[in-house]
Amino acid sequence: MIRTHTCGELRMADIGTEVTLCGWVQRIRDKGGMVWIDIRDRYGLTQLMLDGSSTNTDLLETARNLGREFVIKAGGKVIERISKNDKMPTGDIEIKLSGLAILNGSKVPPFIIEDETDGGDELRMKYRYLDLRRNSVRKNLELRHKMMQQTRAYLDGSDFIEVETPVLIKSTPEGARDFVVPSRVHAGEFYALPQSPQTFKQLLMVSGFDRYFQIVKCFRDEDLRADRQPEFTQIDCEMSFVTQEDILQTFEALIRHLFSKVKGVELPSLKRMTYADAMRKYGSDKPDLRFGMEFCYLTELAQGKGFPVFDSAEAVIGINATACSGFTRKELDALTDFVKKPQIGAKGLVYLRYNEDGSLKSSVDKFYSTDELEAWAKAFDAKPGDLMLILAGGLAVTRKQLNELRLEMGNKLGLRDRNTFVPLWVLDFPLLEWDEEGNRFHAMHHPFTSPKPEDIELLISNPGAVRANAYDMVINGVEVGGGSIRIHDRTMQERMLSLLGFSPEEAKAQFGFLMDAFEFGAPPHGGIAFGFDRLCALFGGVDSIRDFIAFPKNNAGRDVMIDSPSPISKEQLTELYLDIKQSSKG
RNA sequence: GGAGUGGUAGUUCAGUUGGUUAGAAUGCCUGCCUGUCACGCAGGAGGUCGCGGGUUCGAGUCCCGUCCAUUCCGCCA
Repeated sequence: MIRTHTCGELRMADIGTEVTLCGWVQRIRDKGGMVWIDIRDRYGLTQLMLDGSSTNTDLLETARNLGREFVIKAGGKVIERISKNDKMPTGDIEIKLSGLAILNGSKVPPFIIEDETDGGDELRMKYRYLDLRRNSVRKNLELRHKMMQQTRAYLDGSDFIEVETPVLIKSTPEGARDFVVPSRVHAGEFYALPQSPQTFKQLLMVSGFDRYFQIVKCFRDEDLRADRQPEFTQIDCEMSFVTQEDILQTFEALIRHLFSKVKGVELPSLKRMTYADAMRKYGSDKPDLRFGMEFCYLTELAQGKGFPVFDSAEAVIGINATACSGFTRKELDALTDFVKKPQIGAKGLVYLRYNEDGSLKSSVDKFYSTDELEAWAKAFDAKPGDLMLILAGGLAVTRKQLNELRLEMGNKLGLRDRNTFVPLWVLDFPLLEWDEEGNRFHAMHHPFTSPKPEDIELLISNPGAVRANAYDMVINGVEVGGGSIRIHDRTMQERMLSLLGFSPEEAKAQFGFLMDAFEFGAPPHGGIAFGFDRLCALFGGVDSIRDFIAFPKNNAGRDVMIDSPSPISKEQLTELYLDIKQSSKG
C-alpha cells in the first residue's frame, strides 16, 4: 500500500503520526506564504498544509503547480490546526507536508466535483466517472450496496438459495417488448434477454429448490421514464408449498428488515387493500396512503338537476381538500389547467367551497340549490374551511384523472413527506385485462398467475371478472414489488394460454417446456419480485432511479458516456446474417 | 407516436417592444497575500446565441423545419 491512512480517518488522537495519504485535489488555497490543499478520497477530506518559511522551495513549487483533480500522494506529520474547522470530521487536524508526489495530472474537470455541483445532468452523465466522485452520488451507491447485502443476509437467513438463471433466452410474445440478440451459429434466429427469470424460477421449484432468490438484471425494450430503465435490477423470489398469506408475511418481513437495517426505520405493519377498493377509493392500483383525500362518489346526488356535464357522465367523483377553502381564484384556475393538461385530459374542474362562515360557493351554483350543495358537502363529510374538487366523465377515466389531481394536491399541501413511509399490499388483482387494440384478453400480471379458486368457474362465463392470486407491494404510491401464486397444473396452464389467444401449437412452442415440467410433480408455488432500483430510490428519498445506478441510460435509452447503442461493422452484420435497412434519417 | 419545458462563455444562468461592442456568477490564466477552509484583492482571456432556412434596413429575440436534453401521456404481461 502506498498510503497509510484514508482521507477521512485522522483525528486529534493521531497527532504526531507520520502519514501518507493518497487522493484527488479538491481545492487549493494559496495564501502567499502558506498553501492549503484539500485532498479527497471516498472516505473524506483532509487538509494538507505548507508553510512557506519552513518548507523547501521544490515542495512549494510542486504544490503551486497542482490543479483540481490531480491524483497525489502526500506525506507528512499530523498536527493540530491553529484554526479549526468544525464543519468537517477531520477539521481539528491537518498534515504538515514533507513530501508530495503527483501520481497523475488531470485536465480541468468540466464541472465542480463537490456536494453542490454546477454540472447539469447531461454533462454529469457524459463524465459519469467524475460525477461518481461526488459524495451525494457515491452515497447512493453505498446505500444500494447495503440494500443488496441486507437483502442477501435476510433471504440467506431464511433458507433461500441464490441461483443464477440464463441471460440469453427465448423471445415470447406476451408482455413487454424483448431485447433480442442475433445468433451467429443459427442463421436468422435470435435470443432474447429476460424481462424476468419467471419461467426459470418456476422450474427451480419443480426441481425442489423450495426457496429461491436472485438479485438479477432484467431487460425491457420500452420507452424510459425517471423510474424506468431498459435494464434494471430485481430481487426475484419464489417459494414452494406456500399460500399467498405465507408469501405476504415472508416479504413483509424482508421489507421491514431492510427498513430497519438500512434506514433505521421501523415500518408500520402493512395495510391491505383489494385492487377494487384501491381503484374505488384512490383511482389507482398504487395509492399513496401518506394522506387521505379518499374519493367521494356524487353521481346520484349530482345528476338530474340540469347540469349537462354531470347528467351525461358515467361518474361524478370528488375529493375533499381539507382546510383549502382559502384557495384563490388563481389557484383554482391553476388546478383546472392542471387537470386539462393533455396528459390528464379532463374537460374541466368543478369546485365547491365550504366557506369558514358556513356558506357554500361552487362553480355550478346556477344548477344547484344551496340544499343540494349542502347534501354534497355532507357526502364529502366536509367542514367549514374545506374545498371540494369534482370531476366527471367515464368511470375509469375520471378515477384516473382524479388520482392525478389527488396526488397534485398532496404535493401542493406538503402531504407527501419523503421521510414518512406508508406501505401496503394491494390484493386480488383481476386475472385478465381486456385489450381493445388486440381485441383479446391479456394477463394483467403474467400468464402463469393462478386464478382464485372460487372464481375459476367465471373463466368461461365472465373472464374479465376473474380475480387472481396476485399482489403488489406499494409504498408511498410507488409499486415496489409484485407477485402471484402460480399455476402448477398443465391443464390450467393450457386453459390460461388458450384464454389469452394462444393456439395449442403456439402454447406448446412457447411454453411447452414449462407445461411438460408441470407433469413431473410440480409443487404448488408462488413468488414475488421487487424493483430493486426503485426500492433504493425510495430509501434515498428521490423519484429518479438514475442516481442509484452507476452508469444509467438517458431518456432516449442512450449511454452518453460510452455512446451506445452504436452501429456495428459490415463484417459483424454479415456474420449474423443481418441486413440493415437505411433509416429514414438517412 | 404525442404533449410540455429547455438549448446563449468551460459551467450554471440573465438578456426588456426586434436596435450601439451579448452580460452576471462561477471556473480558468497572471500577479499580490503566513491561518485559509465557498479564503481575499487586482488584472486578463474566454461566445458559430444547438443547427438549417425564412421575415426584416436590422434577429439571441419573430416564423418554419430540424437535432439534442428533460418531464409526462401512449407503452411498460
